[in-house]
Amino acid sequence: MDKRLPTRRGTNLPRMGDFNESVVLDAIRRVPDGLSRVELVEATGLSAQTVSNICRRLLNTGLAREAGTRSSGSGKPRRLLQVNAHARYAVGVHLDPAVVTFVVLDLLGTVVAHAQRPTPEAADPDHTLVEMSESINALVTDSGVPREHILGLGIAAPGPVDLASGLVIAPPELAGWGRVPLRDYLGETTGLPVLLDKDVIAAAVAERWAGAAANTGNFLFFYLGTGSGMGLVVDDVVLRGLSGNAGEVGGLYAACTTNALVAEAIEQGVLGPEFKPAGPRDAEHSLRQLCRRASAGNVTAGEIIDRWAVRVGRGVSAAATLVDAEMIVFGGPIWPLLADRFMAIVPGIVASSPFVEKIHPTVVTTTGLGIDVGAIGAACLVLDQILSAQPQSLLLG
Amino acid sequence: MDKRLPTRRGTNLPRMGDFNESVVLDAIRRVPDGLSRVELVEATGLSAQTVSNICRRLLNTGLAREAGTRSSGSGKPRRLLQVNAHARYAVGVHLDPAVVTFVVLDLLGTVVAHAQRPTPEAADPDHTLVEMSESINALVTDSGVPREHILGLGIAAPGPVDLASGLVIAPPELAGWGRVPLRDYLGETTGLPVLLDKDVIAAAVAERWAGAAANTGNFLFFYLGTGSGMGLVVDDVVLRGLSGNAGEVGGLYAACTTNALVAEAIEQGVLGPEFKPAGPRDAEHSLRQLCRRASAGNVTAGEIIDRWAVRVGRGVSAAATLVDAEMIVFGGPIWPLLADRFMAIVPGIVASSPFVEKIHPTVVTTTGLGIDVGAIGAACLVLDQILSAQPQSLLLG
DNA sequence: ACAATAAATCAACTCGATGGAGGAATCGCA
DNA sequence: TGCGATTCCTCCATCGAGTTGATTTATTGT
Repeated sequence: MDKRLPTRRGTNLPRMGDFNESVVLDAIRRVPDGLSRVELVEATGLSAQTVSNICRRLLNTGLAREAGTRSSGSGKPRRLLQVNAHARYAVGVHLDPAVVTFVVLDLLGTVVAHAQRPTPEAADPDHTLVEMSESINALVTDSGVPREHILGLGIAAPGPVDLASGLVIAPPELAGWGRVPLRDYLGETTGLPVLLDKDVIAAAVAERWAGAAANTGNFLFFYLGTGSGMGLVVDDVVLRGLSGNAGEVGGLYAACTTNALVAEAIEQGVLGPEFKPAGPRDAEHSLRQLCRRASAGNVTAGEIIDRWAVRVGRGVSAAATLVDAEMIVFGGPIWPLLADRFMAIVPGIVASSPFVEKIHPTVVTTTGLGIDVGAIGAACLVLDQILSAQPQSLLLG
Repeated sequence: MDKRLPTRRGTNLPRMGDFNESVVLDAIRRVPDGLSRVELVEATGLSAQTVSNICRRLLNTGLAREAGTRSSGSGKPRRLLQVNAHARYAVGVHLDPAVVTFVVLDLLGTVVAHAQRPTPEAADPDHTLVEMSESINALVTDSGVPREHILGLGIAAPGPVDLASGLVIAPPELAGWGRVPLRDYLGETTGLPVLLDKDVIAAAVAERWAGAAANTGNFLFFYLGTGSGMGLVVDDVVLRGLSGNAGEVGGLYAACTTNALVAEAIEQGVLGPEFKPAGPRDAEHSLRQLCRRASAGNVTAGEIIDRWAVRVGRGVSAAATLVDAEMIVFGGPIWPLLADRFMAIVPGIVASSPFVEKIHPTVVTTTGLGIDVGAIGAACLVLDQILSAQPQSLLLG
C-alpha cells in the first residue's frame, strides 16, 4: 500500500547531526595514525567549533579515543583522534553455492572472528536458513563480542535478489531455491538489523571500505566465484539498480561460467570425464585441477584459461569505459587460481582500449582482502550504511 | 594545490534549508495540477510546520503560486500550490559537430526561446566560441527574459570532456579542437554560472527532468547523433564517472558511427560515391538518404540499418542488465530517421535477454523531447543542479 | 621569563525543524 | 438555519544543530 509519490524526501536536524558525525568518523578511520581537529576542519569543511563538538560526542560514546599529540612547528600541538576499533562490530555472512562464510569485523574492518561451513547440498532452503542462523549466533557468542555492540548483520547472496523485499530469487547455482526471504528470516532469528545485497556488490563495498579501492570513488570490482559478476562504484555511490541486481554480466555469462570452462576442458581432453562436475563444489575442484595442469605446462589448459582472460578483459574494459572508472579490481574465491595468467593478459587489453589511451589510465589490480571478500563485504554493508557518510542517509525514511 | 584529504564533506543548516526547499519545489513541479501542503507532508516526510514555512518562502520569492483549492470530503479544503513557471529560466547550448542549438527553458522545462546555427567548419575553436557567446547573449536579449531571472547556462558538448577543468578534449568530430576551455570562456563572456557535461549525459538529464523517464530513477538513454553514446541514471543519480565521460560505448563505437554506416552503404552500392561525407553535416545527409532508400524498399539499405539496430540492441541490452535499468530511452538528432526500424527490432532483443526475462521487464521507448534533446538537456543541467533535490548539494563545497 | 603562535574551547547567537494549541473553512446532519 | 465534526493550516514556544568571535591552553623561540 505504498501510494507515496515518487518524490525525493526531505531531511532534518537529527539526520544532519548524525551525518556530520559519520563524516568525521569516516575521516579519522582512513588515517591509521589519527587526525587532529584542525585537520578535520580542513577535510570536512565544517567549522572548528562543530568539529570540536562532534569529537567530544565521539569520545564520550567511545567510538574514538585520543592518540597522543603531534607538533606542527610552534604553537599548541595538535591532539590526535583515532577510531576505537573495538567500540562496535558488524557480522557478515556470505552464502556461496559451495560454502557459507561467517565473519565478525571491528570498526576498522579487521576480521575478529571467522567461521565456514559447506553449503548443504540438499535442495532445501529451510534447512540452510536454520543452519545459517545457528552458525551466526554461535559465532557471535564465541567471539566474545557484547551483543549490544554489534551494529547489524550483512548478507551477501548469489543473485538475483530483490532488495525491496529482501528475497533471493532462484539463484541458478542453488537448486530448489525459489523466492527465499533470507533477510527477514535471519533478522528474526538473530535479532539483528539486517542488510542484504548481491555478493559481488558486497565485495565491492568491502574493497571500498578497507581494500584496494579505499582511495577511489570510481571503480569496478570483478568477482570470480562459482558465478562471476561486477560490483560498480561510480562517483562514490555503490550502484544497485532497480532491484539490486546491477553488475550482472549478461554477455559474458553463458560463455564464462566455471561449468562452461570445465566442460570445454573435458571436451578437449585436458581433464578426464571423471571431472564432470555434479555440483558447485565439484566445479571448483575441477577448475582447480585445470589450473594446476596449466601451471604444469599443459598448453591446451593454458589456452583455455587465456581465452577466458581475454573475454573477461574485453568485458571489464568495456564496462570500465561505460562508467568511466579509475580502477579495476579482481577478486573472489577462485581468483587466486587465475591471478597469474589473468594479470598477464587483462592489463594489456585494458591499457590498449581507445578510451583508456585517450582519456585517463585505468589501474588493474588484485583484491587486498583474499577469498573471504564476500563475507567481509557483507559485514561492510553494515559499517558502510551506519558509519560511512552516505548522503542517502540524510533523507527521511 | 588541492591537498585536501579525499573525505566526504559535512553539511550545515543553510544547506539543509535549501535542500528541503528544493525537495518541495521538485514535488510540486511533478504534478501539473498542483499539490497541497498535506500532500507535500506525505510526499517529503517533513513535518506540517516545515512544509508550511517552506511554502511561504516559495510564495514570497515567487517560485510558487496558489492554484485554487480542492476538497477532500469534509473539512477545510486543501489549497494547492503550483510552480510559477516563469519565475526563473535556464539557458542551454548544444555544441554538435554539425549544428549549434540554443534554448531558453522556463522552470517547467518548456522551451521559451530557440535558435540554431550551423557549426563553423573552420578548424578554429576560438571563432566558434566567439560566435557561441554572441548567440547566447542575443538569444537572451531577444527572449525578453530579465537577466537576473536566469539561473545559469548549461553546455552539452561532444565527448570527451574533462569536468574538473571544464575542458572539451579533442572531440573526434571537431577537427582542430584540442583542449578547449569551453566552460570558463562562456562563463566569462556571458556572465552566467556555467555547467558543462557531455551531450549524451545532458540528454539523459533532460529525459529525467521532463521527458520519458520523469517517473523512473533507473534508466539508460541511448543517443544517436553524429556520434552515439549512453547516458546512465542509476538509483536516481546521473552517472558521470571520474572525468565525466561515463556512457562511452567502447565496443560499439568503431562499428557504429554514422560514417561507418555510410561507408558500408557506398561499398555495397546503395549510395553512390558522391555521398562520401567530407564533414559531419555530409555524413548526416548521406545517412538520411540511406534511410530514405530503405523506406522506399531498398532491401540492402534496410539490411544495413537492421544490422545496426541489432548491434545497438545487444549493446543497450547488456548495459541495461549491467546497471539493472527499468527503462531504455532512445533519442538524438538522427533518431527520427531510424525510429521505425529500430523499434521493430530492439524491444525484442531486450525482452529476450535472460536477465530481463528472469528479473523484471525493461521498457524500450522513444524520447518525448525531439531532436533538441541535447540543448534542452544542457539547460536542464542548470535546473537539475539548482532546483532538483540532489543529496550532493547538501555537501559543503 | 616573555612574546609569538597555534589549537581547542566557551559563550552567545542564528536559523531551520518540531510539537502542540488554536484559528479557519467546509461538510454533514438535525 | 444552526452546530458539531472534520480537515487544513498557522501561530507560538522550544529544541538542537552549526556558526562567529572572544578566551583559554600549550608549546616554540628569543
